[in-house]
Parts: sequence; C-alpha cells; structure tokens
Amino acid sequence: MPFSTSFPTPILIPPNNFPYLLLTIGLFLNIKIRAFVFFMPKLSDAAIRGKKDKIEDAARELFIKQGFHATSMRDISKRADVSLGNLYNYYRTKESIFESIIDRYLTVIDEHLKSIFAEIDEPLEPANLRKLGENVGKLVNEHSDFWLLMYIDVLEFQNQHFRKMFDGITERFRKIFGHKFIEAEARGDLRTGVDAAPVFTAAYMQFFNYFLVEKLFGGNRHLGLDDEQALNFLTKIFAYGTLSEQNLSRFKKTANKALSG
Amino acid sequence: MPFSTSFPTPILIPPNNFPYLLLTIGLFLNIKIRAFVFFMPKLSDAAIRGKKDKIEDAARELFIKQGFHATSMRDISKRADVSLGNLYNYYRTKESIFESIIDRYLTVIDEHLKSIFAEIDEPLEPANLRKLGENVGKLVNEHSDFWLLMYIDVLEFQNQHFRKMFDGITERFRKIFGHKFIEAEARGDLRTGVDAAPVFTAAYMQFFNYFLVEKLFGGNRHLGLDDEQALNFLTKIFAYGTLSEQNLSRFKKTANKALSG
DNA sequence: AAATAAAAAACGGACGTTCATTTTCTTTAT
DNA sequence: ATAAAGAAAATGAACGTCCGTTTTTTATTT
Repeated sequence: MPFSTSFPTPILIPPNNFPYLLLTIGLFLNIKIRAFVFFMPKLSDAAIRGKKDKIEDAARELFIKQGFHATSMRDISKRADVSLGNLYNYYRTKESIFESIIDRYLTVIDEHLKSIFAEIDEPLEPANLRKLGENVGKLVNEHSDFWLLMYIDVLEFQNQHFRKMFDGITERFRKIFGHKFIEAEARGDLRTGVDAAPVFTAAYMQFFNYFLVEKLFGGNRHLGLDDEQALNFLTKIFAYGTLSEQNLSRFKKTANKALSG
Repeated sequence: MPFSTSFPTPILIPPNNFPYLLLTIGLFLNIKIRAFVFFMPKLSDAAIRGKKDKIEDAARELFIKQGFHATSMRDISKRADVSLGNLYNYYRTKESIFESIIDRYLTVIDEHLKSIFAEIDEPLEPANLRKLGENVGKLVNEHSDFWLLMYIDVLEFQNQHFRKMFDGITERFRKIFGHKFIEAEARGDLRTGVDAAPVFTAAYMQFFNYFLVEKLFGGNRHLGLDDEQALNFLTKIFAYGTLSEQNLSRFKKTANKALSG
C-alpha cells in the first residue's frame, strides 16, 4: 500500500526533477556533467501521454462494464496490452487510474457544456431551450460512460469527484447568462415574479434526466413519445410555464409550428 | 458456484417439504411417526424471516456504503453477527442476498407509490401536483438506500432488476388515472393538444430528479431555492405550462397564494 | 437420540502491489 | 558505423492477503 520513496523510484510519476538539479549543479561547478545526462527521461511527454491514454481507455471501458471493484489490474493490463507491473510505472494505485480518468473526462465534458452554452444567445427563447435539450441529449448519448463513472463515484467514493457538477449550478448559470437574464426580465419576457436562473436550471436538469433515463435506466420512450416529440413537449411546458403572455403570443406566431406534436 | 443438491442439504432454502411428506405417509400407514417429527424445521417461519432481515439489513447498509463487490461475505457476517458459514444456510450466493434485498425493497417502494397515487383525486390540480412532489421528496429522503441500490444495479447488473420502474411508466399512469385524465381533458382543464399522461410523468420525474440530486449528488439547493420554494416553483411551471387559461384563472384565485415564492 | 442450526476451519483461486530481472533505447567513445 | 555504457522502461514471477464458497465440527433443541 505505501509508495516506496527510496531511490531509484519509477520516474514516470511524479516527474523526476532530481537529475536536472544535479545537471545544473554540475554546470555551475564546471565539472563533468555528461554522466548525469543519462538520468533524463527516455520517453517523450507525448509518448507517456499516449500510453496513459491507452491504459485509461481500457480501464474506463472495464470500470463501466463491470464496476470499479469488479475490475482487476490484471484485466486492465490485458486489455491495454501492458504488463501488470508496468501499470505501476504510470499510476501509484488502481484508484489513481480511476481519478485520472475522471479528471480528464471532467474537462472534456466541461468544454462540451461550455460550447453548448456559448451558442445560446437568448437562453429563454423556446427555440434555444429546445436546442439546449438536443445538445444535452447528444452529450448524454455520446458520453454515457461519463455518467456511469459518476454513479460509480456516488457509490464507491461518496461522489467526491463529481459534487462540483451540481453544486451552485443555478448561480453559475446566473453568471454565464447574467445580463441576458436581466435583459429578458426587463423586457418582460417572463411572467411576473419568475426568476430566470432557476427556470433555465430546471429545464437543463429535466432534459438531462430525460435522456439519462432513456439511455441508462431502461425507460424506452418513457414519456410515451419519441425523442423529438419529447423535446418539443418539454420545451413547451417550460415556455408556457414561464413566459409572459406578450412573449408567448410572439412565440406562438413564430416557433410554435416547429414544436408541434 | 454450483449449489450442492446432495442430501443432507441446508434446509432453510428452499423449504424442505420432504419430512412433511414422510410424516403424512406415516400417519396414513399408522406407523410410528415420532421418528419423523424430528425432521421438521426447528426455526419458525417468523424466526427465519427475522434472521434474514438481520442479514439483509447488514448487507444493505454495506452495499450502499461501499458497493456490492467491495462488500465481502465476511463483512456481512460480522455486521449481522452471524457466522460466515451460516450465511449459506440462508442464501445460496452473495448475489442472491442482493436480489432478496431488492425484491423486498421493490414491494415496499411500490406500496408507498401506490398510496401516494391513491390520495390524488385530481392529478392535474396544482395543489395535488405539489403534494405529489412533497411525497416524492419524502420517499427519496427516507429511502435513499433504495436509489443507491438502483445505481448498483445499473452498474453491476445492467439495471436488470430495476428496469420495470421506468418501462412504460406513462402508460401505467394513464391506466391509474385514466378516467381522471379523460375527464380533465373533456372539461378543458388543459391547453388544447396537451396530453395529460406525459405531463404527469414529466412532473413526477422532475420531482424525483430534484430530490435525488439534492440527496445523493451533492447539489445543495441546486435550484438556488430551499425545498419548499423549489416545490412551489416546479409546480408552478407545470401548472402554467399545461393548464388552459380558464383553468389557470380558477387556480390563480384559489391556490396561488399557497404557491407563492 | 436425532435432527437442525450455528460456528469454525479449510479450499482454491484471485486480488493489489512489489521486486528482481530482462529488454529497449539513447548517448558517448572508439 | 559500431560497440559499450548506463539508465529507463517493461516484464512476469512472487508475496501476502482476502475472496466466495464448501466442508467439517460443535451446539442446540425437542
């Protein structure tokens, strides 16, 4: 369990700066430094990253298929085509493989979400809400692995790695769309007394939940509608549920046909 | 892995009817039956049920805390205060403990849900939608174990035990509230073209998701509202999002105050 | 006494991790 | 160009522990 700190130690993790220090000292003292050059890492950063990708891809597939504890290091080494011992040149423990996968995946999903929000100019416009739903659906379906990892985290690590995904989410939306929300409220787009931020959050969560249930929980067409119809249906509920009369009538004339069904 | 079928075999599972047969034959032939009386199970059904409860309680707590595969039979035996070997007098395998827990829990939750639906006379009335939300919140908070077991099932058993929870849920609601939905539509309670069943399903799912995120995923006040406010907020969205003008105005006069905030 | 129920011991195998060894690679010296 | 050197990287056997399950032994009950 404890990680050996004696020298020599696997250099891949953490990056071993020791030889560089020696090299510097050698230069300073003007003594022969050539001997130290050999301490420098042989694998390029890209090569290390590539190998870690291979290992993490294999591990992720296995974790998702059979869970964290049901997956052995031997399973991972076999699928990644890396020897059992060599895994420990790249990761201290099995859990650190899991953490590495999550860290990298979280940034990928974060970027996806950012680009989804970036293309929304008017967050409360029904057409944009629907677009949000579409994109959330894509995100869930194309990265269902990610959400399974989240459930692993909930079960085996008390969700410690994923908590940030939901914590203060409404306030984050308020930050992202702040001026848009204020402008919309000033224009009277919303019914009186309705706060824009939680509306957007609730819609976002509803879309997520819909597609997660469809993808992972076996609810096939659980609303009794296909995905397109469900998107229209949920969008309509949020539009009629939050928009002001004047805004609704505008909406009815323009985009309503697109949401029929 | 295979279960020994040779005699003698653990009698607790399955219930051993063999001695009763012998007893009956003995009575019929009027031969001394005392010898056979000893075949009869020593533990009463209640005692067996009690012991199984003790084991399943311990196992459930451990499964939830650390997952299925991370929980060993030794852990269970220790927490249930039952010897390791004796576990196998009550259950064939570790997985069968899990299944037994789920089977019993599913019926408990089913009954809760039934009673929740039973007290709803008019399913689309805002006050009743809110009440639904309240009860769903209670169900999630008082039985969060159950939902964690569902995630275990998703991860380790492809959700095979829980699929039925979401499969065709809208149609089941249509069956439960069938005439109520039809009456409401006939009365013109809903906006034209809005189907009552998926509205109810969507509201139900939204409430569930809200409380699950709050309880299990670390979203503390993730809508930026407390639970009471969130219930009002979500109920309002579904009321305004689906009810007809005439119905809404009626609703505004009566129940709106209760949903303010 | 005769059976069940409970406990304890034992089994074979798999686990995460470590470690001694071999292979591979880059650089220097010939 | 080539061989030697010396370190990194990769390997697979080995370690000690723990796993689910089975078997054997002991306790309990009527």
